[in-house]
Amino acid sequence: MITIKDIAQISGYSISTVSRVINNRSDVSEKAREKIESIIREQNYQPNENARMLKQNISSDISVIVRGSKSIFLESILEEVQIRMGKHGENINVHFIAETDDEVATAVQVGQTLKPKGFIFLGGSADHFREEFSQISLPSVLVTVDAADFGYDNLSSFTTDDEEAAACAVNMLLKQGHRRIGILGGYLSDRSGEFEDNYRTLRIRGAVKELEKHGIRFDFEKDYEPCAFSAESAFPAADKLLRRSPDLTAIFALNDAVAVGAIRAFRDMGLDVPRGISVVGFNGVSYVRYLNPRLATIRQDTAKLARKSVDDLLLRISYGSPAIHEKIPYEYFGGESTAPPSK
Amino acid sequence: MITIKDIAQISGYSISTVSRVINNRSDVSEKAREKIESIIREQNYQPNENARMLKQNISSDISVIVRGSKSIFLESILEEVQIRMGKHGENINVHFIAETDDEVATAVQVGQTLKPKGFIFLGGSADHFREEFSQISLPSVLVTVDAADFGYDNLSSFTTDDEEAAACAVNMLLKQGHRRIGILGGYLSDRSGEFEDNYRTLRIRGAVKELEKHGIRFDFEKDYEPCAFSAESAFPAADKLLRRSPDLTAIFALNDAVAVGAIRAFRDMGLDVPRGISVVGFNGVSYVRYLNPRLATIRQDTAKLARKSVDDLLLRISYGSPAIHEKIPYEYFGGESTAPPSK
DNA sequence: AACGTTTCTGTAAACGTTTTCATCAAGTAT
DNA sequence: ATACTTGATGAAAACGTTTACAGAAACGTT
Repeated sequence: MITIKDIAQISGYSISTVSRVINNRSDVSEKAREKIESIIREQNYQPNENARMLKQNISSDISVIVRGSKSIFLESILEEVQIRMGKHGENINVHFIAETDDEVATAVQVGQTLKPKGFIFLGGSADHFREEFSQISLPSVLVTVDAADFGYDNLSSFTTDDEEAAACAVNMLLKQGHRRIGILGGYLSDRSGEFEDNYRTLRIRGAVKELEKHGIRFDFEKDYEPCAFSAESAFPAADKLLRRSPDLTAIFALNDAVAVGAIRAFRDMGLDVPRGISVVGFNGVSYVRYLNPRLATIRQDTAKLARKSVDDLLLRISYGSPAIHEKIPYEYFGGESTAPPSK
Repeated sequence: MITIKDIAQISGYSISTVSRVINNRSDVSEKAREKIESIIREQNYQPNENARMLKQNISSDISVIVRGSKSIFLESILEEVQIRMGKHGENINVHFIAETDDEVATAVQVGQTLKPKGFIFLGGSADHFREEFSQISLPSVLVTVDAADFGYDNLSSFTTDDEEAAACAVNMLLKQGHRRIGILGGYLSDRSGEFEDNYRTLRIRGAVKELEKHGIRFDFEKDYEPCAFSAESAFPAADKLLRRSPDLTAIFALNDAVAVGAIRAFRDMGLDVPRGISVVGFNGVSYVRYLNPRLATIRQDTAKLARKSVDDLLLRISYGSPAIHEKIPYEYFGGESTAPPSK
């Protein structure tokens, strides 16, 4: 194995000078720099990461903490994050934790062992963050939950305005004349009676508010049915919801997988979509426009979300730029899964 | 920060003895071990990974190299790998590389900088491996490509028998009476005229062989159309294929996303699936049974594939067990997207 | 000519481990 | 008693870097 020592020997300079070249220090003569650089290239020398990290007491990794997972939405953000980090030559390590785990506690622990230079939180919940994030001093990005008013200057956040987007989706249904609209997906927390997860809360809140704005009071008991964010879970839930409230003419599904499961359930009940009932999804995963019927949904730009998050984090790591909070735009994608109510 | 030195001081033992305890060496007295262990716990001491790695000249990471990506199939395997590694307390770093890159070359480079203790290759191609894998001496697993006859004793492989599974899918179509069957997806390599990617080759080969077994000669010029493994890419390709060969009564799509895109394209041409044309997919991603029509497909157990791969790699890293090559079973999932031909 | 700057370079300590080797005590066989 | 083995322990070197500090050389200023 070839080390800094070898480079020093070959070049005739000392180890420190070589180190200075490696780290792009300014106090090296042009002559030395050029010579050493050429030798490094020609010997294909790679500084030993472990030694650097040991000395500097940080790793060069970035830790990504994914909470909940198993949703195409998060997966696709994660993939973008990984790709983009790779492009920057950064290494990331990913930690999946269960829906019920505390991501901040995990981060503290990871920070202790792995000493990453930053964190990206995917699919976190506002609950944990607000209180406990103060334990983390590294540059971090919270993707999916708005942390603008948390008051931490080392925490950026990138989100779509779920509340507004949900309102938009419901508004489209209202415009078509629907008045009996059900909501499907997410779940209520055991403890607080609040919605467990921030962006679920937001979507539901946005939808309910929009309904109220149009003089419709939403009856959670009757017209809401919780389920996990998958087609499998939505399938029975959709069935249950419609049997309880057969007069619903439209369903707002909290994500696309839920919409897919719901549509299947309705068809199995002998109900055509959209003629029998309208369905609108959320998230715009890539295949929705090829489904039958094409699913109406809110499209979020996951690539952009990921890109902004990564770029912001790296910038803040390198230059200590201040944390920012940004909303990524969404758009309503009109499909064929909605139509004016027939009942 | 609390170090091994501190533990030594507190316990009254020397650094070496503490190190021995940490590494579970046998030459430590029970008394010393217990005392030191209790102090480690109570001080919540975590050995510095960087120092260990520096000394031992390896990292504790495992590198996963994903080639091609962007397919739900690989994504779902990757996710399983990540989860399972996490459960074992292992750290992984993931490297995405382009379809056209050489994964072995990447691995060599990664090995030099990151010094992982093992590799997992996802979505690799047989071409590169057979020749160049000898450069890699670390325990490795090749997922998706069968390496049984490559002759490397540090390379395990886990695959589904794509060739057999494809034959099975096509056989189902044949049984229903189809004789004019098209194939959609994958692409031919520029250089060799061979199929670039091993498992694409296998699927196509399996399909073609099955046809020939029934006395049908497959005309690549007319009845095959290449495309990437996404609905977006399959949509125009399916259209093109059917316009060129309008007498096809069934399509074997090389994966489910391709099938989804194809079905959409056929419907847009005014052709009902399955009454106008049958479509069978491959891979069995989770939502296919909720699509309309439910997609007939080959279901592969990605969770099992990932689990076996991870377990095998860890076993081999720890105990130097010999490399193995295993086929994960598949099953045909009959949907509603096929029917006897009407023409 | 003496001094102060600036620019470049080298020496050596330090980072937190693992591991080789030596030491010492205690036990066992002569 | 003596020699040999065994088991437990510690001292110190080593892993490949970074960096504080000191020194040397080159130059400009008085």
